[in-house]
Amino acid sequence: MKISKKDINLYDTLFSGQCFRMTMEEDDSFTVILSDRVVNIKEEKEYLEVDSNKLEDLDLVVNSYLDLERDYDKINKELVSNCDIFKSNINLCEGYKILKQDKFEMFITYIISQNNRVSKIINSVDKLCKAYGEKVVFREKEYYLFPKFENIQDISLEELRCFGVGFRDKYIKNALDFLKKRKTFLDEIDFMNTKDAIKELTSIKGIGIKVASCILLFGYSRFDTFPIDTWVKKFVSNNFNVKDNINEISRYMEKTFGENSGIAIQYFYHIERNKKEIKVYS
DNA sequence: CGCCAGGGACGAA
DNA sequence: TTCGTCCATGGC
Repeated sequence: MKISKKDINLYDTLFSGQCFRMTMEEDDSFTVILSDRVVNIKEEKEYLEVDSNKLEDLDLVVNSYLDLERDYDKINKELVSNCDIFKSNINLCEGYKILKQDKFEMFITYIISQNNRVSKIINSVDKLCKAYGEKVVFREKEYYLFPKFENIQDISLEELRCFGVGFRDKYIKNALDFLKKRKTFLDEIDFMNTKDAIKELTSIKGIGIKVASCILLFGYSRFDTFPIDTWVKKFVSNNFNVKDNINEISRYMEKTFGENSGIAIQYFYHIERNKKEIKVYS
């Protein structure tokens, strides 16, 4: 199936620490595991060639996942006019999109993500999926979808520990217990403003401001949330006259970028990380 | 306030 | 090869 391309950089987008279920294939295409299917995306000159084990609504699913409908040109122009740093760096960020991923998957995955770096997060998530996710065969290879809530709601601490999540095992357990009591919570967030959503999420033990922001940015496309991690801190303290402190950075982001704070901070992250050689995890 | 609590990848030595 | 560092959160 062909999808019109709209200026996306698949590598930058998929290997930027937003998602953890992607592989780069030998033909330079990318295979990603979404909530209900496995999708292969190959960048051709004029379009994206997409294929999946499940073809139903595939164009809609990929369009939503890759955030292809949004006008990133307009956003980028605003960012350049808001902040000098982008005048010389925005070209590095062209084609970078904020993925729209599954809410429940983000909820659990970003609790795990506290653990360590991307490669380790991938390992833990993979183990969880292999143990509890639905098996899917695509192009003669086996994949495992992210588990449904029903299938992991009673998972034990010991088993979580086996997945290499360290002492976050109890945070995950606690988050699952929270959902047991409020089954519609993740859908309720859709109707909350961002401030309230952060307040609710961070009231759950094991979810702090960073993880809450990631869940909202990558699971709900809330561009007015901005995960501040060590890369971002480094970038901000190197480039702006802002104290190396979460509150100071938050104030600066809101003041400077407003509704675009989330994407601005992802661009910071992207620029800072790309100073080093990029690694491919597969 | 500052430290500690898995643990496995990873960079430096 | 070995060894120190990291990662975000909550508890003390």
